[in-house]
Amino acid sequence: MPAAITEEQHARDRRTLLDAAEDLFYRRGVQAVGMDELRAAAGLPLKRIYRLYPTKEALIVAMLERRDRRWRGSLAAHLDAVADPRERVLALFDWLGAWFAEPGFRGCAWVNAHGELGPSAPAIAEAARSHKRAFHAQVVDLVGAVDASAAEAVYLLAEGAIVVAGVHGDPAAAERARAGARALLAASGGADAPPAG
Amino acid sequence: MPAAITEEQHARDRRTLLDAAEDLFYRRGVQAVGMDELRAAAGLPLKRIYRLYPTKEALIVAMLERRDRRWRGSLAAHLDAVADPRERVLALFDWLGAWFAEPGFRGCAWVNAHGELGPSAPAIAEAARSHKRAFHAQVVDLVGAVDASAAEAVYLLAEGAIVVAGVHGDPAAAERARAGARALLAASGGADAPPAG
DNA sequence: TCAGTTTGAGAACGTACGTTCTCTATCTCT
DNA sequence: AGAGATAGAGAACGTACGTTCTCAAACTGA
Repeated sequence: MPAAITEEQHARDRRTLLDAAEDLFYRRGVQAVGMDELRAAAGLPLKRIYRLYPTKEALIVAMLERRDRRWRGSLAAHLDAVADPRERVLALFDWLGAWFAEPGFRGCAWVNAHGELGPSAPAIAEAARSHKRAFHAQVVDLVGAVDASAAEAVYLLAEGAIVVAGVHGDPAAAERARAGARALLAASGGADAPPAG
Repeated sequence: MPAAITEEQHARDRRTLLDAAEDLFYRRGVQAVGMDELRAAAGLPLKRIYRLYPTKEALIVAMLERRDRRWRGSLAAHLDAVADPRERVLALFDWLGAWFAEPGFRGCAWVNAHGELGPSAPAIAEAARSHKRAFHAQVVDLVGAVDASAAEAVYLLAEGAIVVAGVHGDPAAAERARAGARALLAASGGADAPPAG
């Protein structure tokens, strides 16, 4: 067996490849980036890429799934650091604001991919739904500790902020959503916070 | 001058073409539909299409602009029919719910196009921003008659509902957003409505 | 050292894109 | 009726796509 590719090499390649894929596909859209450009960016032979993922679509799904784990993990870590339940809900929007302010932020990768390909790429559409389900559950859990009746609205505020920030490149959408969430929690929850501002 | 194409013919062609473009591009995405498929769907010679719009991108922009006029006009008409300001705000979400329930609903056409093409199609990105600005102004105006401080949150609820309904194909997102808006208005406005439900 | 295997680089394949061009047929005006 | 211009249909053009294939080079085990 010559030049056998080790398991660690595979893992390293996957990382390199998904890093390049995430950057390129998020920045320019999925169909606008060809496999050859991806190969050049990843510095990997096309053959290895196709051994790791049999099709471009499979690669995109893997990229979205890894991004989902990272994205929600980062959010969870941020929220876990906040003790007070009400503050923890508001911290969601601080985290979103920091995301929006990242250079190259261009909205929700899953919404973008879903909107671009739609029903003609069912696996990608399912990855988008799965991500949204998981994020929804995260928010419901988060808000449930304060006022379960506000959970759906807070979730929709977060989704709305992501779209608006994405289209306008305006990180301040997070603050507006945060103010909305604050008002919602003040409305039906215990009133230990001012009603607005 | 033989077979001269009249101005009315031009207008008719534009309508036919943009109808086909709106259907195909919204359903399958912008890059997934070729000019030849569009030609076949519109039943127009390619030459005429390129006389009406010099490039595919210009055609897409024209399609988005016409859709924007129609979309916001329809919303305005629906809202104008509601006398009570508070009910008028809630009527926004009824209108959204009806839109979500339309067969083939697949989210916001502008967000989809923006997410697909991004900064590599500046004219389309600008059409998306322009639509969002106009919709935002419409909502601010609408909510301002009841409680201006709730306007931004109501707007974000609407945007959130559109995304969620688009990804999950779930028209009920409109009702959840409506409940959120109701709570927001009850919170800071005059309290002539129950606080939730 | 020598089979034998697998690698990497990129050519090749078949298809499809957006746009332009060709060419014939049709129409208008005199 | 005849001249002239323009229309329509679709072939042509250059490019780029996702995926597969070729083939010389490099490595392994004996």
